[in-house]
Amino acid sequence: MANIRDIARHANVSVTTVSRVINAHPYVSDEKRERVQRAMKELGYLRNQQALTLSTGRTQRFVVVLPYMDHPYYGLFVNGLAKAALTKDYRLVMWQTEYRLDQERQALDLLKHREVDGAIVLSHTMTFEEMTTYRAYGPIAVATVGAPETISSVHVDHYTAFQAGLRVLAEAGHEDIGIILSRADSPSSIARQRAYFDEVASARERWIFSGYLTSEDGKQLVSAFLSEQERPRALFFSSDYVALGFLGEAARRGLRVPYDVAVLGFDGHPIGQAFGLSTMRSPNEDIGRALFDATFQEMTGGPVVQKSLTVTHIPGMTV
Amino acid sequence: MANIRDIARHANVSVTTVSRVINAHPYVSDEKRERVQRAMKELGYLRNQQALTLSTGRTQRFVVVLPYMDHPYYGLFVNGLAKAALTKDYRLVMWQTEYRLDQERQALDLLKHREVDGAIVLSHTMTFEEMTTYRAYGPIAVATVGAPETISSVHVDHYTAFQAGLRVLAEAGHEDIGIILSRADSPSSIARQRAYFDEVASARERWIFSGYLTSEDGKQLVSAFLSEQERPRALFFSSDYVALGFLGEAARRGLRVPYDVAVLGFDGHPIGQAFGLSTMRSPNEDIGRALFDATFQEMTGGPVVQKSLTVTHIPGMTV
DNA sequence: GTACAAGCTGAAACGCGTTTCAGAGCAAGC
DNA sequence: GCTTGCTCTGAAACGCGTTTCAGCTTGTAC
Repeated sequence: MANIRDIARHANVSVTTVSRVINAHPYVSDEKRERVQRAMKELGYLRNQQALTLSTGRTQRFVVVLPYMDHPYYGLFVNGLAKAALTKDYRLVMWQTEYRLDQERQALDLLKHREVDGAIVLSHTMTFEEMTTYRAYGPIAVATVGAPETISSVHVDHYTAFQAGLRVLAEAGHEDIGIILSRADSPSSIARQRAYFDEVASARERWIFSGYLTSEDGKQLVSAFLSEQERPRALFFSSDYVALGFLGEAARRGLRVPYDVAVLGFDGHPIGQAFGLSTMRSPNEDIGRALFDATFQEMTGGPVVQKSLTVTHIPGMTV
Repeated sequence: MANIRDIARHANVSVTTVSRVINAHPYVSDEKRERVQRAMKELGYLRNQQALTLSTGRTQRFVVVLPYMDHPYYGLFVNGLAKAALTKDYRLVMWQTEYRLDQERQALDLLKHREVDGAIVLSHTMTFEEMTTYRAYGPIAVATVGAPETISSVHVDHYTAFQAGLRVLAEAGHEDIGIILSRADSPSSIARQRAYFDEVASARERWIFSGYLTSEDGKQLVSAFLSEQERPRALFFSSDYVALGFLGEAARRGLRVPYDVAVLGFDGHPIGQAFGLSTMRSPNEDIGRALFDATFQEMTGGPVVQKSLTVTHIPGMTV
């Protein structure tokens, strides 16, 4: 627990000199540098990160705000973030919100209290208007569309992405298409619904299945689907996990994919491949990486960045 | 950016009094308390967490060390950790190691530099001997077996757990059993191999498939399996994800489960259910919660805890 | 011989909240 | 009347690394 002053005393130099040695400042004579280094070794000096943080005002930490840490949908984002953070010697404080507004606020309060240098928000229920009030306390980057110009954003445009997916289904000859959403009122779900009505002639409210978030939900969907009078011939999911849950249960119930119903996933999680799931791959790892970089750069005076990435179709056997 | 001294000046009291108001200390007259509160409101005071941290010596943070943040196997652990952390107003700093020793060391160095109050290690390649050298800097809790008595541990005993799984297969009439491991030399894999040789009469080296970590690996395994001359009639996996990857590909290649080969998973991830996967459920969320509690309690002077939890069989259609 | 730059050094201030300690005022107990 | 104890208050020290600024020495340029 020796501190910098102990070292200074032991080496018979000033604390400034010790600090200079630690930070490899050139203006230290070889002799004193050596004395300091010896003292540090002898006393087992370890720099106190808390003091450093208070002194410099930089925490080397970002908070990552996301609804569920164990939802595989966020896995690739987080992976990209983690990799980027490592290269810049940054730490990630994970904050699980479960879509609760108070939790989102608590997470962004870390910014206010200087507990983190910036915030990366993967999904949120908070309005951008409210989010903007936190902007004065540090950079914020989101993975969603519609951010105001003060907030960095790297995302896929879910309207275009969904449009692309619907066209894949159309090209495969499907006209009667249903869509599966997570929360109906999230910005991305709203964009998806718009794309659905714009793109699909036979689109109808009854074929929008919303509230499906997990693979378990996907399993349940089979019953909901089978109980429909008029069924769509193809389903476009907004998560591979939900799609897989559906596939598994469908097989058990004798529903043949893609003959009875085609299935198109969304996100491109590796496990989809094992089951031959057709999907629209979203470059989530790239997004994670770019979100980190945006936040980092903005912190060092860089501009707000807003980037929109595109999805690509990964063919499988379910369409 | 007003600080406590600005408030004191504004309210015409000492900084001590301001601090007392902030911390709800009783010995403050109503009049001064009000003056201070008014000053805080007027100047928009926000407590600086960094200063608090330096002053109290407590960071309110634990580092969570795990190989891959996006590997679903760790999802439930992390979920349990996050929930417990929330109740104690603690933050989790996630550290992804990719099983690299230098990364594990860097993570535990946070402890040395007082950047976190404790460490929770979900998986590690570091020896317990080395880990013990970090113990002086704060509490450590691991999710693995074999920890020395200075290190808290909440885990499933993989020997017993694997034994239980092998008996499930035996009871279903399987004699020729193969096992699938992640890294062959990890402590849990070693325990699993021991259980395998102890429990299965026809056990053989060739039927130990190791190096299978992801669903993609599980998919690959089908080829490896099919190219065996003498094939086992049942496979016991050590991860549901790998098992699912196998199931998906097996179906595509016309390998019928469980007629041609039975499949038993391990961990109990929800998505397994959708595919009717038989599995041994590991109480990972409970473990996460308990690991947090152990670390927290130890920090406040509590004892080291070592707990072993058991797995339960979840029947499915693949055995 | 003078000026200016570069190398080296350390005292003091800074970031900011908490805690200790000393002291004043006042009421209750004997 | 005196002791004891509680309420209230603030100065100063503490946690600890960085940065600014002033000052000294030595070297180089003209």
